[in-house]
Amino acid sequence: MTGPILRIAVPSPLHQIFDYLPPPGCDPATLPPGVRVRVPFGRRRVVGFLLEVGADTTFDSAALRPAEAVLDAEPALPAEALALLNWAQRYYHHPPGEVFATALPVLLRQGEPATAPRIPPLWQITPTGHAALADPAALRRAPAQRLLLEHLAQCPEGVEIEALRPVVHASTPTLRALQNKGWVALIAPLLQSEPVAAPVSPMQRLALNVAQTAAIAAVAAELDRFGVFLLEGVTGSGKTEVYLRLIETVLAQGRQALVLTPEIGLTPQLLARFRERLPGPLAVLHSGLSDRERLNAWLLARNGAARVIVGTRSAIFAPLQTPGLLIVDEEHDASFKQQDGFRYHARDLAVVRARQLGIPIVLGSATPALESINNAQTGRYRLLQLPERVGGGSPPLIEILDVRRQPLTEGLSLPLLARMRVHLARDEQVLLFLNRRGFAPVLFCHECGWLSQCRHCDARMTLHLRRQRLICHHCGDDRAIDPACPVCGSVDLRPLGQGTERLETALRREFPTVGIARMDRDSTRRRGSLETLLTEIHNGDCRLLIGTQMLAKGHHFPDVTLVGIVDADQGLYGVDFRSSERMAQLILQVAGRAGRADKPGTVLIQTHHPDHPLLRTLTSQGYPAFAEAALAERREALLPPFAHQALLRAEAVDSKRATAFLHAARALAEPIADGLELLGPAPAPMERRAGRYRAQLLLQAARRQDLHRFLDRWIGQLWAQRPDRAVRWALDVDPMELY
DNA sequence: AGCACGCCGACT
DNA sequence: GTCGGCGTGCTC
Repeated sequence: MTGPILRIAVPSPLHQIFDYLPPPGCDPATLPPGVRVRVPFGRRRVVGFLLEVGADTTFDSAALRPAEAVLDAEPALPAEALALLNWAQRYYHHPPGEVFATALPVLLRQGEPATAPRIPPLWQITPTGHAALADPAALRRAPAQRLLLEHLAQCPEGVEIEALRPVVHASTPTLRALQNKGWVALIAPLLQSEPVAAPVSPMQRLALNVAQTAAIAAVAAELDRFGVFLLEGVTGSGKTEVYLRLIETVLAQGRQALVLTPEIGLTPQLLARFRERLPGPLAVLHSGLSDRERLNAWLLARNGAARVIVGTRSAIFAPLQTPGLLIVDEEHDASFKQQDGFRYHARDLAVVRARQLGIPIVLGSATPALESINNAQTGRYRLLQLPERVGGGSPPLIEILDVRRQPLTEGLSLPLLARMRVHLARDEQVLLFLNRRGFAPVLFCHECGWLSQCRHCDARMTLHLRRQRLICHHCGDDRAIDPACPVCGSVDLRPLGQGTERLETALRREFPTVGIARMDRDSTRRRGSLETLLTEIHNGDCRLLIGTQMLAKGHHFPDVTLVGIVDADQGLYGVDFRSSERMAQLILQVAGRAGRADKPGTVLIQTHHPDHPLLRTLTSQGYPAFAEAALAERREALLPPFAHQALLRAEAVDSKRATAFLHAARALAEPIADGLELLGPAPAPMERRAGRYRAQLLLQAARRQDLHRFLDRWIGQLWAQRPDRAVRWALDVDPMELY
């Protein structure tokens, strides 16, 4: 028996889609793919996603159940976004139900109707407000109100409240006060479905240098076809201005632009700049939103009210009405790769989406991923370079500090301390980078050698002195600091190694009169504390900055003239073949925080491996030379991007069961693994984590096509084998971390 | 993943 | 006697 059959992606971890009969009284011919459908699933009712209406089923047709209701009149996702998801599902071999669920905001996943989004109203200065501004006596005792009113006077079109927050800290009560005087008023926003010109005064648009002009021209000449542009520009070379000009061009055509940024890159400063320069509501998608806010921003993107969409990783799936341009800022950033569940890479998917749409995509970075550099060299990407810093200024000078056999005070060598004193004495700022939070990475017993081992992981618990806890950074387990050694009872327990907290304590002793700011996940946990810290840094209250990679991204500190990389060694010989690439990118990113035109910066790198060839190349010849050398090593070793990888990970409480699963998977693979290399099963670099044993099987192929042809067959077979339920397994295509 | 069924241990 | 432990099976 045949008839119209609905193929539904049901939210479940199953590697299959499910067939349903159309709901009673529904004409399936009118059903477009992409509508949400409520269906019975086992004993539950769930919200599924219609992928297609088929003519028949391979399932027992008598057992088919009818869907209950269709939840959307129009597809929840446009055809173009559906095409991307279909591609991503096949490429990453992830269960379809989960793939399609991740593309929808939580509220839509729960079956909520997709109503028209609320467009944020605009605040505008009134004629009486203008009059008040002309009177110097008015608002003399209310500087915040005056500031706000002056700002609004510059924006005749009106301003969203979100855009006023950076102007005046407590903008809501200030606006309220001005509104009560009748000097400002709320207006309904115009719906901008027509092409829009940027309402900016020429003053706000920075003058372009030759390289910026050329980069903009190159992309603008190809707005109607697919092309990948790798925009390589050192920090301060004006990448953001290039983005803004290109976005303006696209908006003038009545099209939308989607901008992806790393998690930490999505700062209030960046958003303020976008709001100031670009017309209409901005749709912002990041993890800090409530479900309701996220849905609203998503719907603004879908119906086209928002012309510009800025978001982190998952925004790559945002629905667009008239897409014209994709931008991925800091394209090398690891946060674009999802590290659990559906392990997609947003930058790679952005390239696919641009290709499907036939529009250009700009990948921007000061330190592009080796993959991207290789793509530029082979001609798949077009390289656009911004070699100069805007407003001149020389790049920071990078020096290697050999700390072998040197006395170290709390991890700092004497030459570094001496240089810090020089810069601090000149009233300049100094930044110390240490990618390890907490006081010390381990507590140990001087008597018997006991280490603060985590009960659930193959890792040591980090000492957090301020919070008086031992915390495992891998599973989050947390316990009181042992007063004495649990093995021998000695009270001579000592912290071993350096963390940012310890560095801060030591520096307060060393520089008692200097204000010190520490920026890491611990010191910025409280809402608003990051802003407070940034203010203290920018107004000069704090001149010594300590931080983890959080400090390397998004913020610029123009008065910093000295940067110290406290410990470069962890990155040089890391377990992962990508660790030197990441270290180089991090060093340059931190270096980029320092200096400006009139005050060039210096970067000092402390290391026990001053002759490390890649480190030498990086410091003496810069990133492009480093990348060249690193790529040569990769080519030699047949590692990505000269090979393509997939990693099958398995974990179980019982290590034997995880390994047994991988052995079975390997046995299945061997007869069909043409053109592939199988490595493993091997224990994960950190074998035990959160109480579970982890092992992995690495698959590698010289040709991507061979890998994917294999995966298509293998994952199906693996799934059909009904593997041990005690084993949690997942495939990671193009893994970024081999553990 | 949920959710139910099912078969064995310590409690109102 | 039953409440509930988690093994196993199923979801169109």
